Amino acid sequence: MFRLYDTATSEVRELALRTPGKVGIYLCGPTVYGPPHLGHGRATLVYDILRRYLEWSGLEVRLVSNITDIDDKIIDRANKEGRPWEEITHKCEDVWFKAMGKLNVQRPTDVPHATEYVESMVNMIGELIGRDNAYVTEDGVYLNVLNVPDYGLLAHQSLDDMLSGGGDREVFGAGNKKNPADFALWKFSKPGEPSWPSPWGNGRPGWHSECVVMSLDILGEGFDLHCGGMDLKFPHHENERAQAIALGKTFANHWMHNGFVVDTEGEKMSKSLGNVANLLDLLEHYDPRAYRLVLLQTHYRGPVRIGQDNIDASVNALAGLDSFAARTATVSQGATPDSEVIAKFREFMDNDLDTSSAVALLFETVRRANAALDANDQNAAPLSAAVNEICRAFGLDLKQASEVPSDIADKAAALDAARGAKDFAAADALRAELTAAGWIVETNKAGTTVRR
RNA sequence: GGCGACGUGGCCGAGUGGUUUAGGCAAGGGCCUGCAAAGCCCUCCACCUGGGUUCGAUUCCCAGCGUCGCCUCCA
Repeated sequence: MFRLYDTATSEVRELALRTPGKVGIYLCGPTVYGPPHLGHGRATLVYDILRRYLEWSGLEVRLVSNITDIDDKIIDRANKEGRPWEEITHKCEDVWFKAMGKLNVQRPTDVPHATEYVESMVNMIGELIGRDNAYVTEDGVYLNVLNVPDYGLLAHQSLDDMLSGGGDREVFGAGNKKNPADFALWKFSKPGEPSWPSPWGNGRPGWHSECVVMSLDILGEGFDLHCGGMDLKFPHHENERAQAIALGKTFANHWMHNGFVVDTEGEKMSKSLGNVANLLDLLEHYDPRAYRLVLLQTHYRGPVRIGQDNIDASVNALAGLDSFAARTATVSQGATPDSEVIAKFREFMDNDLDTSSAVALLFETVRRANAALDANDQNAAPLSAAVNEICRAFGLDLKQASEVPSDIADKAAALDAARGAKDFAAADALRAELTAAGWIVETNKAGTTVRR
């Protein structure tokens, strides 16, 4: 039974499925106006790990993750750079999926774009007005939050408490709203801005409207799980839910939120602050698997600092895993994974995605398999098969034995020959040559193997 | 001001009311090796402070200190 922390109820509880064997997940995707940062990387990795695990468990996963291609920030950038906004969104989306590919994040099953759903949003807003839960003002259409009885469910705060604090920020359209907490469903456009027709005037949808419409359209009412970063909890997710409730519909059954990537001072890294660390830089300079491994070693709800030190530590740990994979490639082939290990793995993962314990189990199993291999013990096969199985569920691709060009293979053979003839000077020279050419040289009783 | 999270060994980072332990990285010693590498074994280093509950607390409760997040831009 898969149990997961639910932000709405503040407890770890079973992820109840609307349809047995199938999971419908909605993940708030990126606003495409700039390069992805480390936080985006974390969110997508966390949910990729979730998705892969659920699929590994035998569930059919439908993961919907949108692209927000209508937004003030996109318009601002287009104006500033004198470019068509579509050019920016297309370019950014392309960069996004390339980066996700490098991270080995599987493409969501559905990738709806806000621009494809404007008409549906207009229809929904019309319905909200018809139900008297939304109203038109000089600058747009707003949802009347007071009509949503349990508003604040995700924020875990009453409307009064929410409004009492914060304070010093500018509230969009404050002057026109019935209640300061009301939020924009539709914003009338200024000349030159992208706009779509609506019965109330040309304009564009508010950010919170696209996700309700797309999630309900694709996944339907009462879908299983809604995910996103901690910062989306309020107002974004709260407001998505508010619209669904105001429509008289049931929304997500379970809410999952991941923690932030923080800087050395423990402060959140994001676009809002100036301290963005670019995901593309990380991907360029390090093995992308290292980021996944760092995240696997921490709990998804806690903060994580991404620095040279822990990325390096993971790079080194991966070297050990790759070495193991190369060593056991033939041993594990066709073997049934050790059932005890797999059962434990499942137990950890089912407990609110306790990946750090699962990773500890992975390394322990690697050690046991290596020891078994050294001792010529038959357990080596099922243990190494279990390691492969866990890595597969994690989306952690280990480097299998690499293709070795014939001249390199010849040198490795010559190295063994030299060792056999006790010509150690020649052997050392050959090893130095191979190492200089970027090969990892490993010699044991069976002989010398090389890999990259 | 409201709501919430966190404070663990050289670093990263789990977890637990009590005999022996997460795990990774780093460091030291050993086995293996012609020497290495890889691997294996061993060692080192710990739970913010002050109270309380308890036979016993790093773990539960209270207070304090510190750090961080959200309170309508944000993964």
